[in-house]
Amino acid sequence: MSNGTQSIDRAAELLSLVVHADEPPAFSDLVDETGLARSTASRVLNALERHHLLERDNDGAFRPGPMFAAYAARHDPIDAFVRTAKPVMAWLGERTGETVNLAVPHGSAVVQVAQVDSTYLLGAVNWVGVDVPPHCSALGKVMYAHDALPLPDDPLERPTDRTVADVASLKRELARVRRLGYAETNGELEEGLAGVAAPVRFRDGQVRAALGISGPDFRLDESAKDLGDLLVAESARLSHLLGSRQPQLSNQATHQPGTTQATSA
Amino acid sequence: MSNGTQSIDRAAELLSLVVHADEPPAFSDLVDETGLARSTASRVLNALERHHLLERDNDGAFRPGPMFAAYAARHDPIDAFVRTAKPVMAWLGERTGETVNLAVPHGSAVVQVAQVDSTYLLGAVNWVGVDVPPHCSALGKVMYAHDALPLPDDPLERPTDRTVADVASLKRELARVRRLGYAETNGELEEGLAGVAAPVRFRDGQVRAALGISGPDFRLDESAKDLGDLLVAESARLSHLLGSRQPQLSNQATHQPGTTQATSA
DNA sequence: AGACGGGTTCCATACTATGGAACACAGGTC
DNA sequence: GACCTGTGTTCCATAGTATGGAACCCGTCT
Repeated sequence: MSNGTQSIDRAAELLSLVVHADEPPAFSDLVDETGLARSTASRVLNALERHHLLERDNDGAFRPGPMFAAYAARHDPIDAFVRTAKPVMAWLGERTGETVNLAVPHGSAVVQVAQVDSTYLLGAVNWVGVDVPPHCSALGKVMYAHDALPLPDDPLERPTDRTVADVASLKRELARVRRLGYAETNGELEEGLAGVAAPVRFRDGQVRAALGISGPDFRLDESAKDLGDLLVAESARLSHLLGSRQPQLSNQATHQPGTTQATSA
Repeated sequence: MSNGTQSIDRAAELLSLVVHADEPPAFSDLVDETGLARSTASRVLNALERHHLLERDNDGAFRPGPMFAAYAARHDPIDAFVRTAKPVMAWLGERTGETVNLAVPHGSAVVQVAQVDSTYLLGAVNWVGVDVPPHCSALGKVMYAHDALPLPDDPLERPTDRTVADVASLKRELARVRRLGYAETNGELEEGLAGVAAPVRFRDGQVRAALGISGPDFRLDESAKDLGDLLVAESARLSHLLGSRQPQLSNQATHQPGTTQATSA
């Protein structure tokens, strides 16, 4: 697989461990996890520190270095978020065949920031950038339910006659969303269009995004519960990738390998 | 200096070139800049790609990989910004001996996000988090002057009798700020307190932060022009670190080495 | 003092990275 | 079509670099 790059492989493995760690790992942690000789680890880590790829905090633990900060400072955080979310979305797309959406709150609106298209011919079209009333979309309901978006005022827009009619009813539904862990819409934005969405938590534990799928109600309805649970699990996984310590949902039956970009082979 | 880490040094040099580049460099660019053998560069770059430290875009050019995105997605962008700015601020602190401030706009207010303390006993105290009226501070004036902050309405707060009295006068001063490149305050916030500040541009070219120094007027007044020019130069350097392409101010007489964390030794 | 954990430095050795050359591939040019 | 030229990857014998065991250093606990 790799040829003539042993030392770089080792260095990259160490880097990866540090970058993806929840707590800055100590020298010994890294030695244990990699199985490297202490001398080798020391040499490599010092080289990485010399090159600003790592730095040691006051306790001597290793943290990502100035080079990562420099990257973060000159790149759009939304872009980084999307790139982190893409593998999860891609897998959801493969698994369900439906359109997958990722959205963040912006002011009092919801904006789609990424999408993976349906593999069906009949599927939700590309929504990125399109403005929809949050109370008509599963993504928006998730945001409302977790205080990622301020609740709207009462004359609610009603694009269809299934749209939730007033803030009082909306609040009742939001309670259900919190209880189930996911939100649904069914023909509330457009005749025949259904959606399911779950919250994404950032490092601080706050819900700052929602991950959802959408498609025709006849396909989504029958498996709404399964899709909801699937989304909850995958959102939790994404949250974890973003550093949230929310208890990772336990064991998902079919958990795919190779999607998390962690400790390399 | 380095022992037994030749290949890691080379890998890190390549990484650094890619991360700090303005445009994603092509394979040949990297070969030329590093002077490595093409075979070696190829091997190393492929290893870095395999480990998600780099990725190749559609043109085959190299960009920072998912590992950088993962870091950026799980860290506060402000924090990354501050960490990038710290070396510049530290040098300004050493050079001038005065308190150095870094601020960003937040709503219609200015918040200090980092500070390096004066080496004098009499100096500005720590302002991080403290709210001051923008029109009384050099940092705020810089923001107003470059549309980083919406102009205030007319009954302006007047903490001292030297405070600029109304929006009309403020506008006149802002024109001067744009012309000079830096802003000053002199006893406008507090008797005897003076400050100088210059704009920091982000990758998109917008002013989104200000870098300033503050201290007693008797020390700052006499060298205001020099300090202003110094700040303009250093702010430009910081802007450049953040990826702004604004023409870097040409040759600053005493330019220190070792502060930019670029292409390692 | 003595023992221990955590980390760095040393050094002979073995194995890994190296780079020149050959190769592969994609455009250009005639 | 034949022939370059530019880009990048693969091969392989060799040199030289990374390796890891052991010695060492240092702070802390007993």
